[in-house]
Amino acid sequence: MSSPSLAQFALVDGNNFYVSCERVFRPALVGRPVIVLSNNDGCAIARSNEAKALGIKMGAPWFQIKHLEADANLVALSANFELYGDMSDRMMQVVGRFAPVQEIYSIDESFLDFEGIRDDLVTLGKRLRAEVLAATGIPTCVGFGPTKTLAKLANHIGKTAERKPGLYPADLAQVCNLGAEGKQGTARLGQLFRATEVGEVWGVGPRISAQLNAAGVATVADLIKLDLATIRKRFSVVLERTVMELRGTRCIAFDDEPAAKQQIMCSRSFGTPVLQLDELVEAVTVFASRAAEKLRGQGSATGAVSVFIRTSPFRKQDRQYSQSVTVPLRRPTGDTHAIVSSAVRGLEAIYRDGYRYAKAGVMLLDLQPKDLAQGELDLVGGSGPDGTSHDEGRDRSRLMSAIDRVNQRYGRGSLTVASAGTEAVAKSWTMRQDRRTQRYTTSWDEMPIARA
DNA sequence: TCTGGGGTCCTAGGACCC
DNA sequence: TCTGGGGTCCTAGGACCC
Repeated sequence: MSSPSLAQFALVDGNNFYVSCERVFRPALVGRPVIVLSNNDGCAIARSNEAKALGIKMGAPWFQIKHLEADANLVALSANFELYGDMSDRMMQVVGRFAPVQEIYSIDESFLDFEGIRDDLVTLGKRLRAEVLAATGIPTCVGFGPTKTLAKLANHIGKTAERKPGLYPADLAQVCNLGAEGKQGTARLGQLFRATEVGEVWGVGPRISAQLNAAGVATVADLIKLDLATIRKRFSVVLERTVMELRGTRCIAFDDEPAAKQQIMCSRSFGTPVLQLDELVEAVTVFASRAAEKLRGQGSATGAVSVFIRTSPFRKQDRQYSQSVTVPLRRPTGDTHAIVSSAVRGLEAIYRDGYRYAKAGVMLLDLQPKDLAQGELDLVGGSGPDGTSHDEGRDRSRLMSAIDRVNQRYGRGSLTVASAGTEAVAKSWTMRQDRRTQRYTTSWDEMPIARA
């Protein structure tokens, strides 16, 4: 451990977040094995502790575990991202009140920086948990450490101590401060490190984990003993940084103002295979429109549109095809029409007859601030390179803002470009969501009703 | 029949230049 | 028979995250 005076970071995250969101509005699910499924009800992306205890793995295909519905009282729900996003906003607000700065790292996790805070951190962490629970109904765990990687590890220990009694000391459940463990001498810290497999460390995935194991490195205690230069040579600078962080040296900066995204993607697997070009055009139009909305949402313009289509790699009996193409734009734009038409042109170039397409997507690349894109000089009599006058350009930009406002107010897809197809026609490519719960917090029609 | 979606960073290798 | 070397930029692919 490094100097004991080093301020601490915290990582706060919602336990089994999506499942917990569902349980807030359906308390009968508490205590039961519950999972939330990915889009298309494809595989498990969140699991309650009871579901984990049944042996359901992250990403387990639904059709392989479906029998547990009958055999083990399992409840499976379609993902309700509108609900989770809104619950996340509420949770983040409460968490953010506990420290001067907060970095929202994912939908259910944020880092806090406790620089300059003298309070006892474990006490603070317990109060934080209680307030989040009272305000949102979401149970959380809090991990403290002098580096982000150690805060993540502390959080993992907190969660695991609660879920699997015996592996870690019970007093570390829910709120765990590895900084304090370090100060009390290395004995208990070493014990924690010996009890933790390398694969649990933030930044060590399945590949590296397997390679480390093969080299006889099984636990965090083994990992931090390795020589840094050797790690860099045999693995990567990424793993080297991770090991330094585990030893207490900060390598990963705290980032409370996330930068604009460098690329924006919208892609979906289809509900059923798609064979015809015109259906793919419809899907790609919707994906490109959605990507364009996200683009304008962060105030960017895109310089290139990439589109891809592919068959299902899981269907070994099918002929496989996977192709993508990047279409550069004549000038950076945030205009839905320009983005859609480029995506469709790209699609037409890579489409091949006779395949069962399972997925398509649109990616926006070469992003830059919108203002930069508008700063083009008008030297040739009021007409841009694509033939639109600058007045027209302004009009289109206002049209885009208007479309975004309407869709924000009345729901996604209220206003679309014509090739997106109409709602009335059943589309084979739209995703299946047979088990979605209500949008309790974001749709007037779906609010929970309290009965006397 | 049925296997998610959306990101980041790093590295290696090729193209190109002088 | 000889067949440079070093720099930069770009892209594809791999690894990771949630």
